[in-house]
Amino acid sequence: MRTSPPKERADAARNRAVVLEAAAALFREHGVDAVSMDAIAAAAGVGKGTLFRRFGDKAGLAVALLDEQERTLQEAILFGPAPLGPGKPGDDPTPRERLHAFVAAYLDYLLAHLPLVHMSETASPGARYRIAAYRFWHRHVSLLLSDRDDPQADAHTLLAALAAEHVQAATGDLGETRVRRAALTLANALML
Amino acid sequence: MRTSPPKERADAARNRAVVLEAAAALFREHGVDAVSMDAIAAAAGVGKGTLFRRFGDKAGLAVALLDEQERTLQEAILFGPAPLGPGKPGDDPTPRERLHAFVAAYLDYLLAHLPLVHMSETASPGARYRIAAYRFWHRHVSLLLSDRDDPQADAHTLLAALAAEHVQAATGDLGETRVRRAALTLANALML
DNA sequence: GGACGTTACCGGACCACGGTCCGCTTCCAC
DNA sequence: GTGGAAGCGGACCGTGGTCCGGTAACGTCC
Repeated sequence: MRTSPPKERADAARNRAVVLEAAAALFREHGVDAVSMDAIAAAAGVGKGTLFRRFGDKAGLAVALLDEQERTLQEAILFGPAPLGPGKPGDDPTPRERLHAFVAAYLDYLLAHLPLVHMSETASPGARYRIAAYRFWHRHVSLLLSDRDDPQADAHTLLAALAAEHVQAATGDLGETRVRRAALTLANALML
Repeated sequence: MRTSPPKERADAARNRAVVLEAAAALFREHGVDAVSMDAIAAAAGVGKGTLFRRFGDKAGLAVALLDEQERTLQEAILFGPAPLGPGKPGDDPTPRERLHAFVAAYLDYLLAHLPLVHMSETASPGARYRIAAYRFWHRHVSLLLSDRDDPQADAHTLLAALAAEHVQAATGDLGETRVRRAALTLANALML
C-alpha cells in the first residue's frame, strides 16, 4: 500500500489506468493470445513506448492485470482463516491441511484466469521464475514442507505441477477433475 | 529406418543435411538462443522458406537435431538392459527400479542438451506436449505407474518436474545435485 | 539417350509481432 | 515563470513465420 516514495506523475497514473482498462476489454473480447501490444496501445490512445515503459513487457502487463486477485489470495494465505491461512490461535491447521488448501485455492485462481496467467509465465523465457508471485508461492510451500529433507527443492517440484503451461496441457488431455486430483495427490505424496 | 514410401528428392535430402550441420555448428559457436533462423539459412546457403518447410518451426529444428540421442534413449528404454530397459527374462526389474533409472537417464539426457531441449519445448506455446517424444515418455511412465489410481495423471505430474523450463530454473536456484535428488524423491513418492 | 510435362521443392520478398530508442512535450517544485 | 526531469509517442529494428513465382529434379514416352 505504499504510495509515497517514488511519487507517480498525474498523466502517468491516468495512462496506466486507461491502458489496463483497454487491455482487459480487448482480452475479454478477442482472447488474450489474439491481442497484440500495438492493438492495446491504439485502443488506449497511447504510444507503444508508454506501454512498454510502464509494464516492461507483455508478461508484465498480465501481471498487472492479475495483481488484485493475486494479492487477495496471498493475503488469505498470510492472514486469513484456516486451513488456507494460519487461522486464529486455537484452530491451528496442520501443514498438510494448509498445503491441500493452498493447492485447491491456487488451482481455483489459476483455472479462472488460465490464459492470463499463461501469458504472464511464458511471454519471455524464464518469466515464471522471475516474477515476485512465484517466489511468494515457493516460500509458502517451502515453509509447509519444512519437515522434509529439502523443502525448497520439493516446493519447486510441487509448483512445477501448477505451471500454467502444464495445467493447460494436462487439462486438455485429462479434464479439470483429474488434474485437480493429481495435484492433490502430489501434495499428499510430498507430505512424507 | 524406413526410406521407401515418401521418397525424398535428392536436393531435398542434401539441403536437410547441410542445414542440420550448419545449425549444429552455429549453436556450438554462439549458443542456441543467440542464433536466428535467418543466420542458419544464410550459413547453410539456403532460403528461409526451405528451412521452415522442412522443419516447421524453430522447435522442429531442435527436435531434428536431438533426434538421434533421443532415439538412443528410447531404444534403451524399450529393449535395453535392466533397470532402464525391461532386461532379459530372469532379471526383471521392479517398476520402481525402472522409474528411478528412467528419471536418472532422462536427466542425463536433458542436462547434456538443456538449451536445445528448452528450445524444442518452448519455441511455440504448448510445443512440449505436442511433440512425439513427450507422448513416448508419458506412455512409458504411465505404464510404470499402472498400480496407481490414475497413472496417466501422475505421469503428467512426474514429467512436469522434468520440463526443461523448470529444470533450468531450479538448477539455477539450487544446483544440479539437489534438482536430481528432488526428481528421484518425486519418483519415489509416486510409487505408493 | 534425349526431350517433356509434372510436381516437389526452392528462395527470398513480405508480414505481424514484441521490444527499443530518442527527440519532443508535459508536468511539477520552486 | 522557469528549469529540469519524468513521461510520451511513434519511427525503427530484428525475429519467427508465410507466400508464391520460378526452378530444377524425376518418371515417362519416344
